[in-house]
Amino acid sequence: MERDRESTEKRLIDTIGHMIEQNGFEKIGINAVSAQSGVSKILIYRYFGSLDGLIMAYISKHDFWLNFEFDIPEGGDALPIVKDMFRKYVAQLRTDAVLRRLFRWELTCSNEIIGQLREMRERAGVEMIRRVSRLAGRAEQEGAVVATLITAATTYLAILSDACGVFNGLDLQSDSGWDTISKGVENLIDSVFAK
Amino acid sequence: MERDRESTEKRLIDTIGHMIEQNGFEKIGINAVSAQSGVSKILIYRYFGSLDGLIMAYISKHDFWLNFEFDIPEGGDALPIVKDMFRKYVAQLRTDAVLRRLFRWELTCSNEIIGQLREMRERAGVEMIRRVSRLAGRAEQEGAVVATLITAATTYLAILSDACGVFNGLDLQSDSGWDTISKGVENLIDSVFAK
DNA sequence: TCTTATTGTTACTAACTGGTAACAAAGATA
DNA sequence: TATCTTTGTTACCAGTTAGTAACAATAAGA
Repeated sequence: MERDRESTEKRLIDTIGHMIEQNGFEKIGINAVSAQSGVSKILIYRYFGSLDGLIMAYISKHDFWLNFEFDIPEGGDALPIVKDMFRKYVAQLRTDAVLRRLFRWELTCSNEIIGQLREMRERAGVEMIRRVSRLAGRAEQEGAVVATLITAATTYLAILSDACGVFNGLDLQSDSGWDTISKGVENLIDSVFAK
Repeated sequence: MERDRESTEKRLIDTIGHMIEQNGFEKIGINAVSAQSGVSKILIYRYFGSLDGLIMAYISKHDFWLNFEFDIPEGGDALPIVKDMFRKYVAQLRTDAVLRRLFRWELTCSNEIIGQLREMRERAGVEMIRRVSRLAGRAEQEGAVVATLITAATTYLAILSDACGVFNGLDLQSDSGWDTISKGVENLIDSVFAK
């Protein structure tokens, strides 16, 4: 008995972070969190209201969307900026296992937490597409479709990489495989811009 | 008591089909299947060995991969063939809820069933890429990357459409939204082929 | 010092999980 | 008729789930 609420809360948040990283959000139970952290589960209810509250607290600390707030310049060449954006997106996906778990969770479940995150991401995404499309001198919808296809493809492959090593002969778990994918994305962007 | 094994098995397979269509593979329990079908759960063990056996039996009857066995001609214009392929793929994804559930399941779970299906799909995918790349006179790896990106993107968006209505401003639940996506895919193919 | 709020432990509930044993009813075979 | 196999029902098991009640220990404030 330490009688230190702050460190107890931290212990819970750290524990659920590890659990999410390893097995994802889908199968987390409050008993398992309690057992693994060594904290009585009733304290989860007291301090966070519910398991969802604890998850929300963890997500709030683990800020996923900072890297998305690019500062798109008003003028200049759009091509390298767009390429750079997706290269960074892929890097973040490959690095951050929790981000992959979060996108996976979004596919199988609907709740308060996911709804909020979706709203944030949607706003940021639409705004970014608006700016980049203007910079590139293209119609907004054209930009939206291309951005959506590339984002969806890389997100899917990143999620899949945790469960499956190879897809259409591409190695999803090696740097060289992802290099091939990233170069494919850049070629795609080149082709679209050249048109 | 009907004493008719065949119809009992059919009832179980039908029931699990409905359950998969509605809620996916992830949360199916043998008790729920038993209750919803009105068949004692012990009969599931007797007739199918396990819940996985029942799922496998259902999947075997619901043949997903027939449409994938395109007969790619040896000569001719590759462009309309490729476009047609992806248009059909999108149509199947949008039509078949169980197929979407299956792809979703593949992202969150690894087991015998998924392993087998993956192997089949991988073989078919690589073979198709080989043929189409030859037809188009392109390097196999270039074709593999483009095909992978388009397949991954459309699959992801189709899965997402069951949980989320809008993505980057695109309506994932309406025909017009998917028309936009499909036309984006065709533009992408045009751009790549034009290069 | 007495009271009160906070932090934490233990033990419990009711509902549900996958899995099985024991039994009954029907049909086939000898 | 007597026996054996198949089909099906009922009731149970041990383990796990989310959630709570009751209580102990510590600290802060009056």
